[in-house]
Amino acid sequence: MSLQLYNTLTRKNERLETCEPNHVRMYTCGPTVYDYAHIGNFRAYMFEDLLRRTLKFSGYKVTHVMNLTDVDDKTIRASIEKNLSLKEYTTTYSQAFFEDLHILNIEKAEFYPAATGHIEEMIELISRLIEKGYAYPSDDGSVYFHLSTFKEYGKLSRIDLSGMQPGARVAQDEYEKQHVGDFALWKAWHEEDGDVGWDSPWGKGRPGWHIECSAMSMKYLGESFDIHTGGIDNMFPHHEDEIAQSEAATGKPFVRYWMHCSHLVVDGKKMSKSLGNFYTLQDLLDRGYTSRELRYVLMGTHYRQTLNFTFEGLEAARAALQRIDEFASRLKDLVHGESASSLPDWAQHVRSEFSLALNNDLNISKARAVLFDMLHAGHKALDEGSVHASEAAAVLDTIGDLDRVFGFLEASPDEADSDAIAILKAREEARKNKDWAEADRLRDQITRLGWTLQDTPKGPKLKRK
RNA sequence: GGCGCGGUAGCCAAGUGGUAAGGCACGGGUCUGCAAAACCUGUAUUCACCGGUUCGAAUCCGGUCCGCGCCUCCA
Repeated sequence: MSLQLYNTLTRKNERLETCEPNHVRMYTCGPTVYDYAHIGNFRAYMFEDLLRRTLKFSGYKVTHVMNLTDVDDKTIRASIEKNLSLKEYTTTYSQAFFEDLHILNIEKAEFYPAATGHIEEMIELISRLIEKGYAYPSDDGSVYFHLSTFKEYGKLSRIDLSGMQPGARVAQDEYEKQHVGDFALWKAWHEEDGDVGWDSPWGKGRPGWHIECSAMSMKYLGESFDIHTGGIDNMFPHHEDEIAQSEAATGKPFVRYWMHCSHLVVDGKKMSKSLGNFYTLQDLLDRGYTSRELRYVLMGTHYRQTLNFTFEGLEAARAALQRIDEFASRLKDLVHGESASSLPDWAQHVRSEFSLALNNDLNISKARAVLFDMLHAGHKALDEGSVHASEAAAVLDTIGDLDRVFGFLEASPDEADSDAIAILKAREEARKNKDWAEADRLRDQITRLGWTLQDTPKGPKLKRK
């Protein structure tokens, strides 16, 4: 079965058919680098990682572009407050962003264009829109997109424009546009912008938000490409505006498949600083959780389903991952350098079932169930002693295969702990003498050092708690 | 008000017409010096509620209640 993805544009699952055979070109709305990213942001980036990895797993070549918005109201305001140049200010957060992606084992995109590096392309695109009559400059030197000229506006979000009334927010708009729905392509320089501004045919100013995605996606992916993703909140107006600008300028369909992921909530509520349920990756690391555990949690729910983040869920992730590690560790103990042969019966269909689950609009829950079913059958076979070394090697290969998509199966090796090992030796001595009280006392000590001790037929084993 | 999503065991979560996956937690058992891990086993006669269609519905239709998101720059 081929890969089926839910397309927001049609509100249906559709079979993926790329512009170029076996090559997916995709664009993802990235962060505005004005602050550290929070786990809600990472939910979206994790979804995109899942998509990217699934595409590659299915054999596609992927060209993936994620933009960095490094100029907007927030970055300008904050940089001025901190007395830093815009560049200095945003660099801190873009670097932090990349570090977080790395820590979360999110694969790198092929391109990370920054808005400030593509002002020329945006000006060029805006000029094209003005020439074609889709945009107009206002008296103050801003440029707006003329909404009423783009008849298909609203086709993505299915919004009814007639219901859009000039409300309080619109009235506060400081810019001069002809119609309330018109959106800014170029914003004229204002005093609050400090030294941030670029020369343009319409005077000094800066690009609007939407235009950067159109300009940069076209530069790296062409005027029509396959997949565009983002958080569901970006659907309107951002993606709607992108479609309008791009299709008006080129006269071609912009994107084939639009994919949107739902939000993450914490304990059932929208994450907000005032509720005290706002977390960055670092916050969780500081509390002793691992990025791997967070990755597991963020991949716990279908991407179009609201994800309820809880610390209980993080604990459950830890336990589940331990079970996975236990299995891999048992297999590794068996292999002894033996090379992989055919898979045992119980692992025979894992890969195809896994693939089938993913093909159904990235059904990660089902994919995980496939993994755990294998774990269960495999543990049982290991208990019975019916697994050969070469089979164990083959199963490990399969796990490695699945991990190309999951990205959380591989455990970081437990580093040797000389204190724990010393106590372990003493305990073995006590056990030999059947001094159980002493042995138990020493085991408690090891436990306090953060290790779990398992006595196996082949001797004691230490595992990180 | 408009548009959209959802309500499945203590928690998380698949299943969208054929008789309730999976994970965590919990109870009993096997193994063990005791544990741990693993295995076996038990936990939803039922899928928010009320009607309807159907041989058959968690799944389709209508209604009700509840939760959430978006509605001009928040992933």
